[in-house]
Amino acid sequence: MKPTIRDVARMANVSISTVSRVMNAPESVTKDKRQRVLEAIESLNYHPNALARGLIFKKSQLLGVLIPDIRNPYFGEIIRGMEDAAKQLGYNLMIYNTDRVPERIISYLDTLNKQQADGLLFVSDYVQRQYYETMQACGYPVVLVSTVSFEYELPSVKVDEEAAAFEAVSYLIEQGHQHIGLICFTLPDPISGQTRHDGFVRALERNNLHHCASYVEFATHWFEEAYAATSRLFDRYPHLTAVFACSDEFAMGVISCLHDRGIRVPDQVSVVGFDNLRMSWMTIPKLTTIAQPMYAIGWRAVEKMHEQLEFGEAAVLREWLPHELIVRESTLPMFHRPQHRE
Amino acid sequence: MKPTIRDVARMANVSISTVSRVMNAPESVTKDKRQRVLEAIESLNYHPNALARGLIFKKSQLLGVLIPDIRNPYFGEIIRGMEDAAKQLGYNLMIYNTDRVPERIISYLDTLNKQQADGLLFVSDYVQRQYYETMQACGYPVVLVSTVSFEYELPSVKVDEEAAAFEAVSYLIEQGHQHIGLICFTLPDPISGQTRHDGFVRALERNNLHHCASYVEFATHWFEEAYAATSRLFDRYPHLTAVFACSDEFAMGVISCLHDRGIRVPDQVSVVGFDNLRMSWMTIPKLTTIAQPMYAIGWRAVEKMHEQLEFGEAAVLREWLPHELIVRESTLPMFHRPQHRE
DNA sequence: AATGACGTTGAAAAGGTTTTCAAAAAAAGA
DNA sequence: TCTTTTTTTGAAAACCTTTTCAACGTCATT
Repeated sequence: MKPTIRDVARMANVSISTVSRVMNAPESVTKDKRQRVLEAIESLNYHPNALARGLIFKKSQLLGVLIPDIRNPYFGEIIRGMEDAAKQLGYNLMIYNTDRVPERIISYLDTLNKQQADGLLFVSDYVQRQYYETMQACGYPVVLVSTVSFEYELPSVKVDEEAAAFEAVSYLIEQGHQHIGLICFTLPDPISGQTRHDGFVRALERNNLHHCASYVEFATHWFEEAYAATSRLFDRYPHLTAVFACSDEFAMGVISCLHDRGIRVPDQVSVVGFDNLRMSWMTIPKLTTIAQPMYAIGWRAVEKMHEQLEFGEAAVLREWLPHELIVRESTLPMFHRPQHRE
Repeated sequence: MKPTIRDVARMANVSISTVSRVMNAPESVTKDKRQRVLEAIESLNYHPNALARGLIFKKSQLLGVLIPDIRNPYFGEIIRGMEDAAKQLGYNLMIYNTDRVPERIISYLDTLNKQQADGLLFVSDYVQRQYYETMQACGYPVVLVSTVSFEYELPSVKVDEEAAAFEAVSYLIEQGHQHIGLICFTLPDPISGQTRHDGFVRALERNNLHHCASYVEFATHWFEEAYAATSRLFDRYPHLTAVFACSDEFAMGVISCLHDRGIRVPDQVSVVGFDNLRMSWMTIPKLTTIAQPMYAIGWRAVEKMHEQLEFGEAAVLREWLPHELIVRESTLPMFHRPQHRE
């Protein structure tokens, strides 16, 4: 049976109030008693019951994290940033996988409510009306992570994906590519699908490459789908010399498909990814990609939650963290490509 | 302000006991009252406070997970299995990254105690004396995940790594390889380092290939280290025709290093990995590897925890889940290798 | 009509902590 | 030495549930 504050009090021969004070306001207790209490705590290996404290303070120090799927390394990086910040600020992270399934999400939203979570970190999913209403009803503060809402006033931390996509495609164009394809998240996804598509189109238009606008195929999240999408893309447009893939996993799907078709990357086709997963520099060739500061996104999200919890609201509502184009081996300028090499 | 059971009672015009009964033993309440209570619950969006319930039942429904680093996709898979099982059994997972640093581990062990976690899932690290003692002192049940202890009687779920390594190396030998190297976790790691090394050596001895026993280099966890280790290995033994890498990440380091040295995989050197991460079939070439059932390991671990919580102890103490050799493209039989191809 | 059995209900205690308030002890002042 | 002020202390209430126990009302049996 776990020792309680009563056990400590009895052993130190003081009241429980005194024990509580020793832990929360040590100066208000005389030295000798404090000493006795400390010894008792030590020898009983006493730890105050967080449930009981939570009941009083109406704070559980628990933060709920709703994430599509922890198996995606992208989320692993974010979670790590969150957890390090959480440790520092005294929170604990409860992780839930949603697969972006509405029923799961609603169910977890209620779970958090029951568990008295102090706040919700909602990662990488579009905030539907129903979600928002449930969040409101539950009353805990929310931080949107790697997603954003313009319908609702929810604090968020993410990268400007439109700009990032624009930069990636612009880079390809600068390198002399005139026939650029896109392997895109499906457009119903307004956060990562639509925005990256927008950036792609804007870069095209800025450079009078309107003809590329139809060089697009869609996939949802997975390598296999990107592989299949690439297959469709090159069936239709075999003359493409570059592909912008909306994630590093997509990029690997692209490269894998191209490899199977006997097309060399980057000699014949350049590929740019998105995310800069650890894995992106383990591949052959190493991926040129848009780096997102995943760790920092997670860290900032927890800080932002802390701001809300401490001051009632976040200092900045929608926060944009910088991205960065990282050039590695999967891209080549048109004018440097080996000619007719077989 | 969150509604409490009192608010519900007031609205339904009954006592709080009745409300409680409606939730925990509905049949014991007359239909009309039950109806009124249910309506009140609904309209207030009332959820019972888990902190208060936890205080009474001495159960928080919280499980602590101590994991080296969630960024490692291997752990992502395990966590997902855990979380799905947790959802089904009514638990919530609190995740903590240890980096295998003793101070962090001890600190988290105490945190769990404070948070009243119902149990600890200790993932993939050696159980040191000090850890065990702290666990005992805290008094929560423990399940070892992808690790095991022979000093202490702690339930565990994992794969037989010695046998798995034996199988991987035996396969290489069957394929006609006579000069096989090993990129191994450092030996101070008794769980994944020593055992896989043992399996390697046993396969060698069984086949009279003792001369290979010195074809070993060590690395700790990361791609870069595996890359460097491979470099050292081939500096010393350029005649190797196969390498067994102790993880898929290692295997990618091996392949990357070999690639940079102009050595083709699998044409000139075969490589076998370990784990079967999702990533292992996204690479070029796709990895031949020992598959661990990560998802199942996580799932079983939570079930095992549940057994302990419900029945006082786990049905089976040390549980071994099956591994499987998956042959893909990174290995080739000696007699099929393209000769003198340049 | 009276008794007993049973089902339904509410008051109160318990769970482990913090905090308010009043009492006791110590220190300061006269 | 006796008051007054200040510091230190403990009892009790509060946080939100569940559960025991006793009381009440209903119904059936005699």
